[in-house]
Amino acid sequence: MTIDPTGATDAHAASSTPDTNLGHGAAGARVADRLREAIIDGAFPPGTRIRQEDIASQYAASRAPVREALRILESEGLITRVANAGAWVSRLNLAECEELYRVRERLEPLLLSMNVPLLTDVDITNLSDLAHQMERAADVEEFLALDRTFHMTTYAAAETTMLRTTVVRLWNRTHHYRRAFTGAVRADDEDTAVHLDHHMLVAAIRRRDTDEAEEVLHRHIRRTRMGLERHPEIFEN
Amino acid sequence: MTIDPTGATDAHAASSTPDTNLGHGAAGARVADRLREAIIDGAFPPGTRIRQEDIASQYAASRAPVREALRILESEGLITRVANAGAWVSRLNLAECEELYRVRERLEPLLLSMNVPLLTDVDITNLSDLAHQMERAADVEEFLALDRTFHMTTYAAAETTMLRTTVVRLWNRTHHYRRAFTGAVRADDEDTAVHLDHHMLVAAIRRRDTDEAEEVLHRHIRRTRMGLERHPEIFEN
DNA sequence: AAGCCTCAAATCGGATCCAATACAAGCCCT
DNA sequence: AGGGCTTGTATTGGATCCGATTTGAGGCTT
Repeated sequence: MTIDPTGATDAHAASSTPDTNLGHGAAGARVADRLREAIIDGAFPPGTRIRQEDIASQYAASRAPVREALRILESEGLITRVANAGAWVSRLNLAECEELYRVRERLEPLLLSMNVPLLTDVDITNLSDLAHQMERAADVEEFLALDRTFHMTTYAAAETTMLRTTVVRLWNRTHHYRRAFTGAVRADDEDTAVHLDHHMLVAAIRRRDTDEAEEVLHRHIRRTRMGLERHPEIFEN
Repeated sequence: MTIDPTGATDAHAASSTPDTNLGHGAAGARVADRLREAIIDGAFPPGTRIRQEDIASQYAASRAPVREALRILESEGLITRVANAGAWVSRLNLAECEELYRVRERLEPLLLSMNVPLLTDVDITNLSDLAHQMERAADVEEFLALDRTFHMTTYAAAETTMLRTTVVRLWNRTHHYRRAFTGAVRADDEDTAVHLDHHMLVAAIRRRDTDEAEEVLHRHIRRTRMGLERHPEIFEN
């Protein structure tokens, strides 16, 4: 994995390449990477106020790179800034989250279709393993991590300038709500469909059936979107 | 028009709302707006080096807001920065441009579908007028402006958090190449299809036939993409 | 008692200053 | 004579300082 210089990727979520952000001229990106990871991991839930001075001292930097980091994360949609007032971790309402999911429904099948011909047999074996591990995942956090790795593996083969970056950012923006949703739904049987989808997806990829893979993924995402609509309480407060 | 606070829109192309960027705490956005417009208008073609000091003195600002502007435009994909080296107006090769067009093929029909039910009869009359004006457009620049207004009118009715912004940015990134392409093709008869598409689109919208509108738009964009593939010389140098 | 206004502290944005890096020209060496 | 290294200059990145704006608290008025 480790993909792209425009601000978001890695198996986990973040970083503009794992250790390019070390020398001079990268403090902003470094801070952005750490902050992004903290937000996605849930350390700063939506609505949290982000004060420049706090972040600066916490990450041993001056306010200048922190401000750069905030602008980076703003452009990724993870935080919301208002002039002379401050920055907050972005909060989504149900309609906004639905919009992001509708975009994902269109973009991810495209990205997948560009990858199906390029995935190796090793990749496919890994995907199959991941699909099985997910069924046995102990808790929500483990499931989310496996799910992310599964789909990102599915997207990692093709060279893209911006499509993969865009998709990763969509995942990042919705991660908090996916966590809440998964927690609310895990017991239900709507979650068995998720695993069926994953296995169907692996099978379609193995057969190099791009069209079916696209359709399965589209339905997969759409089902989650419709699940969200049945759990509006996630977006309350 | 005038739509959105996240970095790109307006009938023309730019601006985070027409004059919000005046007071304190908006110098960066103001510079970004002007620079974005200059790039789109062709004043700075792809590959042009952008020096912070130049922009600062040219726009009567200090280097700090210029750097913010550069980061904004980088996040929009309009310029490319490399640490300790500088910033250049982004250049696309054929493959990258194709990728952006494939993304547009998927996203714009979605955005359109959200707008078809909301467009007013006045909007539709305007669209019809624009479609006719385009057929009589005197030069490439006028055609491009009308085309942009036409499609943006088509997208302006629905409230979206990020989809419209995304689409506008895709337009901005490809504008230079659309200009070159239109110039190269205007005489050909592949350009009559463009006008037929526009009229079919207006008719479908008038009938509130969302599905047909989506299909027409999809083919419209795909045809341009395939046209680009026949003119690789646009991307040489 | 509730709402509005005033005032002050906290925080953000912008300008300037200094350090670090990259690019280029010139020199030396082979 | 050509290529690689070194040094110098231009440009960017980061830190600090200062001015502008917001917001919260307290008191006053109605």
